[in-house]
Amino acid sequence: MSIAKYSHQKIEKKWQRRWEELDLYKAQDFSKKKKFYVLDMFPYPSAEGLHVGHPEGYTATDIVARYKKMSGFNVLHPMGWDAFGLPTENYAIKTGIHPKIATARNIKRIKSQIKSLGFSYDWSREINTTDPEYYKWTQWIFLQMWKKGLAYEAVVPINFCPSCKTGLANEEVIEGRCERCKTKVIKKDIRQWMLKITACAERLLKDLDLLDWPQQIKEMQKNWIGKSEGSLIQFPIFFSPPASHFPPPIVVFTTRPDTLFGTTYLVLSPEHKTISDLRFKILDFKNVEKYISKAKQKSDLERTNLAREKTGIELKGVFAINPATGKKIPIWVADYVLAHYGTGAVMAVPAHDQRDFEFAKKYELPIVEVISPKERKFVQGEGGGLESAVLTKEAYEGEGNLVNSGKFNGMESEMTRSKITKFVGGKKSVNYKLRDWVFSRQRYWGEPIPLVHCEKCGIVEVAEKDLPVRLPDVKKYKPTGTGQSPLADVKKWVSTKCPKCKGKAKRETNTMPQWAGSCWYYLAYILKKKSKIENLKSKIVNYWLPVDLYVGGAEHAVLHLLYARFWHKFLYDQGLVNTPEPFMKLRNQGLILGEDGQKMSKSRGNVINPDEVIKKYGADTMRMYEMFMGPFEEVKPWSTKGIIGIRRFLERVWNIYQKSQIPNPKFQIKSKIQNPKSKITDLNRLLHKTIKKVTEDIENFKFNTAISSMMIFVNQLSAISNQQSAINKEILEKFLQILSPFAPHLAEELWERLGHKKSIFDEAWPEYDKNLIKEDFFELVIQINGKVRDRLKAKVDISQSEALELAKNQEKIKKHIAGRKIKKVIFVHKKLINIVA
RNA sequence: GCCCGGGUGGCGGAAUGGCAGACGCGCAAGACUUAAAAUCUUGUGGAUGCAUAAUCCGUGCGGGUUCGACUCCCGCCCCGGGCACCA
Repeated sequence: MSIAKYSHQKIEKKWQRRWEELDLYKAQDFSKKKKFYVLDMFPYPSAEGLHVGHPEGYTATDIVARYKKMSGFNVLHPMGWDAFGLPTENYAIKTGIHPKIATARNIKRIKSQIKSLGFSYDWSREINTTDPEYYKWTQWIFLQMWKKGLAYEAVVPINFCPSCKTGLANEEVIEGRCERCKTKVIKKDIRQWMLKITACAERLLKDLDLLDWPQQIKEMQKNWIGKSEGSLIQFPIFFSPPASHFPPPIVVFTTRPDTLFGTTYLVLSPEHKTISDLRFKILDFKNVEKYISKAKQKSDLERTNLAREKTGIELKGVFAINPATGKKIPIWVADYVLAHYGTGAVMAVPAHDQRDFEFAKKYELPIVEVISPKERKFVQGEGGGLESAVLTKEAYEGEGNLVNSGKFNGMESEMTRSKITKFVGGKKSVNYKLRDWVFSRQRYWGEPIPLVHCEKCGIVEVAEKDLPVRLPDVKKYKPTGTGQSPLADVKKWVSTKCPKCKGKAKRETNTMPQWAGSCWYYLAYILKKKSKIENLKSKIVNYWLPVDLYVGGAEHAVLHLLYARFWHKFLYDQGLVNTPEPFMKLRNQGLILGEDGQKMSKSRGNVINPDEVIKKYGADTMRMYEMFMGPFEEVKPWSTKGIIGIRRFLERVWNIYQKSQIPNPKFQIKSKIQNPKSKITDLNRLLHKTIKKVTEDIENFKFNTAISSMMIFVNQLSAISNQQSAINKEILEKFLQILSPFAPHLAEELWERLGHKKSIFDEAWPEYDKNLIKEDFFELVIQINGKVRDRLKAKVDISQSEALELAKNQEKIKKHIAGRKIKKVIFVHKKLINIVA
C-alpha cells in the first residue's frame, strides 16, 4: 500500500501546457461582466534574467487575478517588455551584438522563466517597447505633445553623467549621482528636448487624492512636486549718483512676506541677470566675477552641500530698497541661492531664517527682529545671564506677533502675509520644485525623436504616415560624449528631406529616455498590437480603464509613476482617455534581501536563483513561499530553510488526497458525511472560517496570514485523515478552490483527479456560510485587576451578571478576591470579564 | 535637518484597546526503521520550581491615559527608505 509522490515537475508542466491550450486567461474585450484590470510593472529584459523579487509582485497580482476571475470578473492581466535601455546598449558596445538581438534573446529567456511560474497572463496582448510598431505610437504621442507646445528645445545646464555620456532627468539623479551607474553627475550645457511636466504640477499634486496608493509614494510625489505658496515682491535698485532710470527692480519669491520689515539684505544667485545689468555700477566687479566663475565650476552637489559653510560676496556700490521700510539694503551674491527656483533671488531675514541668520553672522549684516515669539526661548549668554535665543544663537522661524513693522505691529504674523504683500504692491505666487523633464538622451538604444531640422523651415515634425522613425542599424553604439548621439554619425540616416518644403534637412539624433515607452504601455495592452492609437477614443479603452490594481517596486515613485501620470493627463486633455488617472490602486512589494539580511548582489554572493528554487521545490512552493515570508510591502530576508515549510504544507495536501484514494473504505472520500458528526461539523465550520479569512486577506493584500489560516485548516484535515476516517469530498473541494490562486498547479491537478472536467478556475469562488461560522460557545477570560486568572467555556449570549456569578464560583478566582471588595466589573461581550477588586 | 516606514522568542512573523508570541523555520523528546532520511506525535519566550502546580518578569527606552496598552498620547534611542540651502 504505497502513496504516489507529489511530483511537482510533472504536474506543473502538464497544467502550464493545458492552460495555454484552453486559452484560459484570455480577457474578453466585449463582455457584460464587470472588468478588472490588474497590472504588473513590466520587466526590463536583462541578461541576468528573473530574480526572486520579480515573482513576489507577479504572484500577488496572479492571486488577485485568479481570485477575481473566479469571483465573476472579466480580468485583464497582461505582460510585456520594457526593453529600451542602457544595459543592453552597453552590452552591444562591448560585444558588437546588436541590441535587438540581445533583447530578443533576453526576452525569450525571461519569458520562459515567467511561464515556469504558471502565471495567468493573457499572452495574446504581449508588447515590447522596442518593437517599431510599438514605438511608432510612443513617437506619435510625443508629436502630439510637441504640437501642443508641451515639448520644447532648450539649451540649459543639465545633469550629465560622464560615464553614461548622456544627459539625465532630475528624477534620475540620486544624491548627486547617476541613478544607473552611481557616477557623480556634472553640469553641462547641452541642447535638449524638454517636456513641460511643470504645466501639470498642480493637477499631479491634487489628483493624488483620487488614488489608493501607499502613503509613502504619495508623500514622495508631493515632496518632489514641492508646492509652496508665497508672494512675489519687488525691490527697487538704487545707486548714486542716481541715474535717470534704474534697471528693473529685483523680484524675490518669499513664503514669509510677514517678515518683510526684517529684510536687511538681498541675495542673488550667481546666474542672476541683474548682476551683469549692474556691472558698471558695482565697485569691485572683478572680484564678483571671480566668485561667480568659481561658483559655476562647482557641481550641484557641492553647491547644495548643507555641511558646507555658506559663502558670498557683496555687490558694493549698489543697493536695493526695502519696499516696506524704504531703507537702502545691501545686495549680495551667494551660490547657495539656486537660479532655477523662484526668481533666483531671495530677501534675507536673518532674525527669522536660520540660513540667513548664519550668513548674516558670518558677514556681520544687520539682524532685525520683526516677529515676537509667543513664548520666548532663552539661552545662556556670553556674560552668563540669560538672553533671547533670537539674535544670539538662532533664528526664530515660528509664528508670533509683529514688532518693528510699522502699522502692522502687534498683529499676528499669519494674518499679515497678504496684508503686507498688498501694502508693497506685491502679488501672491505659487512655486513648485518640480522642473521640466529633460527628455532627450545622447544614446543609441531608445526611440528616435521624430523631428527634422530644416534649414528653411526650422524644426518640423515627421508626418504621421511616415512613423515610426526607425532606429537605423549601426556598427558603433559608443556614446560620443560630445552632447551628440551616436546616431549623428549615421550620415545616410541623418540626412533627409524636410516634410514641409522637401528641401535638405537633418533628422533629430537624440533619442528618448528609458521611461518613454512605459508611459503608455498599459494602454497598449488594451489596444493590442494592431490597433491604432486613435482607437484610444474607442469604447473598449474606456471599458478597461483605469488600471484597478498596479503592483511593482517603490523605486519608481518619482520616475515612471510620475511620468506615466503626466502622459495620461495629457491624453486625457486630448480626449483620448476618459479617466484623469491611470492607476487607481497601487501596491509596492517589499525588497527581498539575501539570507544574510543584506541586499542581494553578485559581489556579496547572496543571490538566490529562482530557476533552482522552482526546479527543486516547484513553482507552487516558490509562489507560496514568497507570499508567506512576511507582509507583502515590507523588506524581508530570504530563508532557504523556510521554504521547506511550504513544501511540507503542499505535500500534506497531496497526501490527504492520495490516502483517500487507497482502496480501503475507511479512507475513501465520501460525499455523505461518515465521520462522527461533531468532527465533521467542526471541520466544516473551520473550512468556512478559512474561506472567510482567505477571501478577506486576498482583498487586503495579506497573503501571509491567508496562507497561515490555510495551514491551520490543513493541519486539522490531516489529523482527521490520519485517524483513518473518510474525508468529506465537498470539504476537500472547497478547500482546493481557495488554495488554487496560491498553488494553481496542485489545486488544478487534484481538482481533475476528483473527477472534474472543467478547470477549477472556471468555478465560482466559494462563499462562506454565515450561520455555520457562528459559535455557540466561547472562552470567557476572567481577569482580576486586568490580569488573566482563569478562563472557562461559556455560552455566547451569557449576560454580565451570569458571567460574574460563574467567575466568582471558580476556585482560582475565589482565592484572588477573598477578603476584597469588588469595586467594578467590566464585561466585554464574547471576550472577557474583568473584576476590579 | 525635514518627511515616511519600522523596532515583538534562537529566526521569519501574528495580534490595532481585551488571553502577547497564531502560522512557519529551527531545536528537543518520542513513534516508525537494522540504521539514517522522510513522515507522524508531543513539547518549545524568560525566571523560580519535581511539576503538564503556582507565582513573577516580558513587545527598543522613559513617562502618561485606561479596569485593561505591542496597540492610544508625550519625550527619547536605534534601524531602513525618501528629500535635502526650495527662500
